[in-house]
Amino acid sequence: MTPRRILVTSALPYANGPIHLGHLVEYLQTDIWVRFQKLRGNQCIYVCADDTHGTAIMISAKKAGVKEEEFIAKMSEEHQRDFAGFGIEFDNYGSTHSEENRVLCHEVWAALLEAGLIKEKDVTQLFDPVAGTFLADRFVKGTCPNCKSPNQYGDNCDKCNATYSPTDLIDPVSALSGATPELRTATHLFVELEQLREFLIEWTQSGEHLQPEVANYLKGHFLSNPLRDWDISRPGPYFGFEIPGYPDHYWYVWFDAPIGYMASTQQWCDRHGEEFDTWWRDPETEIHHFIGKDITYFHTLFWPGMLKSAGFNLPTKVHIHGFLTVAGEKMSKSKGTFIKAETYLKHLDPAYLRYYYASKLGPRLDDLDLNFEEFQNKVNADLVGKVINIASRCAKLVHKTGLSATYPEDGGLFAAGAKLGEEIAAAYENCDFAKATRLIMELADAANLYVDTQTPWKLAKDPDQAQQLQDVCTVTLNLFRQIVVYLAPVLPRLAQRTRELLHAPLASWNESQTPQAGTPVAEFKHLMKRIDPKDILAMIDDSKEPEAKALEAGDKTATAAAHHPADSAEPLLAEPLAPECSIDDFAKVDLRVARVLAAVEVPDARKLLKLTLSLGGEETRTVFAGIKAAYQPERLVGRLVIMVANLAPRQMKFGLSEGMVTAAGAGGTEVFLLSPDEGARPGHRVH
RNA sequence: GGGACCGUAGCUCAAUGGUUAGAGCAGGGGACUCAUAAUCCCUUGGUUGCAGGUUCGAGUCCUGCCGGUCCUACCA
Repeated sequence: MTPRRILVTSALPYANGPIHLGHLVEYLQTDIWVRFQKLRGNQCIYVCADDTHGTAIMISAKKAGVKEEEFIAKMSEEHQRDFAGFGIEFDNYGSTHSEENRVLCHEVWAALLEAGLIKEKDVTQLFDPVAGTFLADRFVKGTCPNCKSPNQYGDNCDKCNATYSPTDLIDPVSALSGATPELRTATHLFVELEQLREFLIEWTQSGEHLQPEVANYLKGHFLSNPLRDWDISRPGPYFGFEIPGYPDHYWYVWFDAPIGYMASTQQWCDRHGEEFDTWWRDPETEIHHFIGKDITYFHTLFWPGMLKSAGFNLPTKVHIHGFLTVAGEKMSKSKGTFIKAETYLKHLDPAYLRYYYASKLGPRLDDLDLNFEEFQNKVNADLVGKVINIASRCAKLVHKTGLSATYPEDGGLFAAGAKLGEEIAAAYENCDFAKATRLIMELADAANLYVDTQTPWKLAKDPDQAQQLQDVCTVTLNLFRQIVVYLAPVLPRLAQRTRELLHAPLASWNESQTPQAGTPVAEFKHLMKRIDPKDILAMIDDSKEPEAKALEAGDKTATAAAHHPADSAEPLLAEPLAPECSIDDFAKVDLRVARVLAAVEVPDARKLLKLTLSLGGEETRTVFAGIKAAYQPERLVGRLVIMVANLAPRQMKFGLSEGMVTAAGAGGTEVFLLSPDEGARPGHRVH
């Protein structure tokens, strides 16, 4: 079979934050797949790059007080260090802020113009005169035009769920500078995707390039109606590439990011004397993108559209995976489950995570849960207890003699393992690593059973049985070697150590098909350590934010830490101070202490709890509060809260709300109700 | 509000429409003692989310509910 030529990419990590365990699902999945392809003898290169453009980078660089170029250079260095730490081996790691990328952006752009896909439209947006930049929706806050709730984001209100344009906000404030934004109109450039509709339907629905659920999703979600024009330009100032012929207009980050795949390939080609066109214009070449489900539509509609229009190869397959949850929930900084790659590596062997993810990754888009108990059990039981144990039981017994000169009779065990190889390979190819590892563990079980029935430890006591002992160990170590070949894409370091132990090349999948004999066996050293649960706990503790740690230390001791807490600046940055107001303004708001008499869930409401509040005596109020995600109703009953007692009643979908309870926090599960100190009684006014 | 996906043992997952729904881990019992408290054997555990339908036959296909995840929102 002639080797395939395969180009593989992972999504470009945004140069705005560190790599964490969520990112690693994708990079490990891709790395395993690439290593598998290489092991099979295919020509395969894995390219990636940092995604460096856009408003968020500008803001972060500003906050850090450095130039964008400096900021992204440091980030790229950290990313590459973390990836290397996990054994993720890129053939080239570039940056979207590279000359190669700029040149390719120009080329694609020219092709889109040529194809008549570009059109201009005026867009009116809020502009921050202090920061000197246009404001994306999430950078504008103000009062909801519908329900008058303050501090709502630019495009929708999480109090009343209304949607609107940021220009409709009452008293809008820039989240960047706190300034009042003004309306400005600028020309934007759009790609008329609708022109590519026929092609996109054919490409997405052919059944070859996408997982079936993704094809369905696109069909139901986008392709059944006219495709909206895609806004691919941003007026300056913007960190990115300027668009030729449009001074002070820049390509939107999602335009140049996927072109970064090509730019990174270009760099690889330059270093290896290869032709770029071999990889992006030769239809014999396969292109495989690995991405998360959140960026599906960029990679399955815009990107193929751009490639098609510019005459490049289309992706052979887009492999889409789900998200990582930790202990069944989204990663959380306060719970210590937002674990950075760097933190993990300080405490644990990367092989553990490579194997654990592999054992749970299927070909579909299901989310993957990291459960620490399972993580420990699985790694210790499968890798150390089953796989490593095979070598550990026999290697010492043949260190002096080496393997038998010819491979002995083994009852067909090795041949059966060799035969299973095709099934394992098919599972890898199909990204069903869970199946691959399951099959491999069957082989490990068979090998351990073989050792049990052959009792080499008994043979070792009888000098007359020396040949028999050597033969049993030769079989066992060959079964081990076969398993290590199959696991090599997942566990390259184990392969490396086994290479030294058995003097086996372990460079090709084919080695799983023929046994090895007559070779020396090195002194046995532990190939992998068991996971110590203490290390997991230390890693979690290390991942907690300082405030959360102080809280956990307990009420009595927390005060000591709380005197000088290392409070992060993040909350204030997320929501800058409101414009100054007078004491009279404040006096208009009548805040009262109230007791929660009843709290019930509202059927059908996603965020609301219905509260009955007492202001003392017979005076009660019904309030709908958006705190369902943060509080269990039964735990609220009886407690005191601070309510806005003179707020105009508001008719909501589920009934009349006669006030508002006060709470701090970002929303969602991050909601913290205010309550008075001991002694306050319902009806007391807050001054 | 719309859409996509998911729901199988305590947990993680299998099962081309075809025997009595299977593995691993965890739990219980035993064996072994070479091996990193590893391994091997036996074993407990299920109304396949619920209700209908199609079929000789449904975990699997269809419809409707319920629950979860994600994507989107004067769109789909």
